[in-house]
Amino acid sequence: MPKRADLSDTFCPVGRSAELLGDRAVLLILRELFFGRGRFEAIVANAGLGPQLVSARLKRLVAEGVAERQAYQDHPPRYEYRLTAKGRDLFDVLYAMRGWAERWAYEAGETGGGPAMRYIHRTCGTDVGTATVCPGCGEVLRYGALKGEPSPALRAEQAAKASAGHPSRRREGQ
Amino acid sequence: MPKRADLSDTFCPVGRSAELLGDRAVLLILRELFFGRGRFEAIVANAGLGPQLVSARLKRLVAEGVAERQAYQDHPPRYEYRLTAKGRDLFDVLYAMRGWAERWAYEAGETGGGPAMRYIHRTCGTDVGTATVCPGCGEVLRYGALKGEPSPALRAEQAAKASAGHPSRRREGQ
DNA sequence: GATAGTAACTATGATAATCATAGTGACAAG
DNA sequence: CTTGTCACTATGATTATCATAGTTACTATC
Repeated sequence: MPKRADLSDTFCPVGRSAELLGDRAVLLILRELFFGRGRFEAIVANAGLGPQLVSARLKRLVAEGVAERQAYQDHPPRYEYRLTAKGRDLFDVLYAMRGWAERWAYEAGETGGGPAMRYIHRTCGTDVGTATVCPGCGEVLRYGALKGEPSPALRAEQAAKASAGHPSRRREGQ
Repeated sequence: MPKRADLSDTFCPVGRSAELLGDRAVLLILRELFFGRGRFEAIVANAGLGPQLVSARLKRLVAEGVAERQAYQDHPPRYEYRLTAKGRDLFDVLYAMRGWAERWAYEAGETGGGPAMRYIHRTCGTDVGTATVCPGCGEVLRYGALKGEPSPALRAEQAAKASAGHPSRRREGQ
């Protein structure tokens, strides 16, 4: 693509965030970070993206102040990525995306009855469904107060992806 | 780009919506549709995208059931696009994006003091800021109950874009 | 009734982002 | 001293995107 018009100086707030969020890879990487998976290889495996793309997008996320790179050991220097406050504040966006998909993007029964990902309000134990306000206690939902529970099907899919990168980086094509 | 892995059959809801929403053009076109601008030329002008891209994305949005194409006159047949219920339900996502941008994406004073786009709760008249629940009456905010008011700067920007496409499709390069 | 305008697109070629695959450097473990 | 792990970078083929121009069909103006 030729250099597309930059939207980071529009006055429209949707335009500004579209510049960052209007990108499949960014969204998937953010998902991984919200899941607590900050290691490079884990992101590559779970997001299903090439390492080069992940590398480029992580740099962008760090440059934007949405994520930060932190060493978790020296001697082999190893880094992981985590969300900053600015990044954590994107939870509403991802949560809204998940809510929409749960309501519209699955065939009946495809998830085995319930949602693909359940969210439980920690403070009162209620399953919040896709609401923005807890149907049990009426509190406004926020990132820290929610516990995500993937359905069996989703859990299996994640496990398959995570292990696919392990066995000494298999070299059989296909 | 080579054919990237399709995510519409993942079990992860964020992955599924990322397949549609992880695209700058889709987000910008949705913004226009939420603004009530459904005419092709208006979308091209205001979103700042080429007609070919807009054409392709509108087809996708229609195919996904998010938008629909409706004739608003015959004899020259003319069509406009509008959101379906499934599309209108994406409001939460766009609203969350705007909220994040209002909080993080502007330099101090860049918008002239207030937010770039104000939202007023129709039922009680309160300026809701970037909240998901009305700070005035406590009601959960939804698309129909909100009235958007662009700031003077944003309004000027939109007017400039809308008129740029008019004068008989100017042909001076630049 | 010829010219100009409006609206919704489609056609074309240059440019650049993305993918799959392989490779690198630094260290640890067997 | 070979194998393994982790966080990346390098390469080349493929394809989406952009800018620009063209098409079709009808209306409005001169």
